[in-house]
Amino acid sequence: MVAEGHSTGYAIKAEIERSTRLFWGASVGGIYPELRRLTSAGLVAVRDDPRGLTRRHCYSITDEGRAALHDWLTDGSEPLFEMRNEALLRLRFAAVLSPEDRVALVRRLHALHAERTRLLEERLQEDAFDDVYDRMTAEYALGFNRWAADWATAAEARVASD
Amino acid sequence: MVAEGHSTGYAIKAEIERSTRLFWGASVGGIYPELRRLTSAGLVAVRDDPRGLTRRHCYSITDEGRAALHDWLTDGSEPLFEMRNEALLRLRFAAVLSPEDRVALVRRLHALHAERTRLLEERLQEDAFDDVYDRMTAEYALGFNRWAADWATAAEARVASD
DNA sequence: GATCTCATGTAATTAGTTACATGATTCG
DNA sequence: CGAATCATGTAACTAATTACATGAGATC
Repeated sequence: MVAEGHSTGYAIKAEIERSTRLFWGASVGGIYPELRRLTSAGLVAVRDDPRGLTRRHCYSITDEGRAALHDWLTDGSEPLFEMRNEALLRLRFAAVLSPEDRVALVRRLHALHAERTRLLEERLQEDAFDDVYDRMTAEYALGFNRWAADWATAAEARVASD
Repeated sequence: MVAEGHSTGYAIKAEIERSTRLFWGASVGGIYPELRRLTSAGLVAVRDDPRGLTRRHCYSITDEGRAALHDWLTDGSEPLFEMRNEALLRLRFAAVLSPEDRVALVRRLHALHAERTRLLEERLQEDAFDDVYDRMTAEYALGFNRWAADWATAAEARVASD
């Protein structure tokens, strides 16, 4: 993100919320220490760039940093994939519930993905998306949430007929 | 899982790998301390049940534990949903890559989901699935991985035509 | 007799969140 | 002048993984 021109910790946090949150989140408490780690590793450079009396660290990528970014993007290692889906975990144990409670469980799963679908549709219509890959990953997120909402609709019918 | 009759830490770990890993994982290092926490909270009970000289703790759920399970399954709180998808995060930054490297990125995303699809198809054909909801969540995982593999196939064509 | 599975645990480490704390600038 | 936004940071905590360590029972 520094390579793209998001030059402050604050800006990076905002960009994560706007762009990658649904498939890779991070919180402020981790970003500032990480920028300092990257600095001491020589992958980014800092410059003090206060706005009036407000201190402000302006980060930019170094040649080494660009090389490291490229290495990460092209290395052959298995990319990490993890999902933590509490609604589905609950469904896994739904056998102990009454039919009504089971349906409620699936409805909540549906509501979650329907809401995210709505938000993403909005964003994809509004935004200009100067970056093709930013748009593409947003479309992935939309596609996934649509699929999951549909799955929940079908599951509701199955769960109700018990 | 204790409520279902998985009575040792070892058995619980095996059941997680078999059943919930793709949407909720856990590792041994966390399971044994958690069982002790649940015991001291009165939600499960332990009994020593050695096999020969091998010590063995046999856990069973208590009435309190059953009540807590029911509360968790029916409470109105927003269920946690988190995804950590490194392949997609890489794609998000694919603008700095050559067309060939971009295609390679999408192919790896495809390979990941295609492999998981294969594994799940196998499991769903073999297994008897005495629990309806265990099967249902496995079908969710299969459906998602199929969808993601298809998405990657479509994305590959888009990325290649640059 | 070797290897695999069953079985339990700890220690060290890593990752990450949440809450707190501060304060200037900008805009209406 | 008040509220929202920009901006940085720390401390405490929670969660979780990985690696290490051990050893018996079962199977081939």
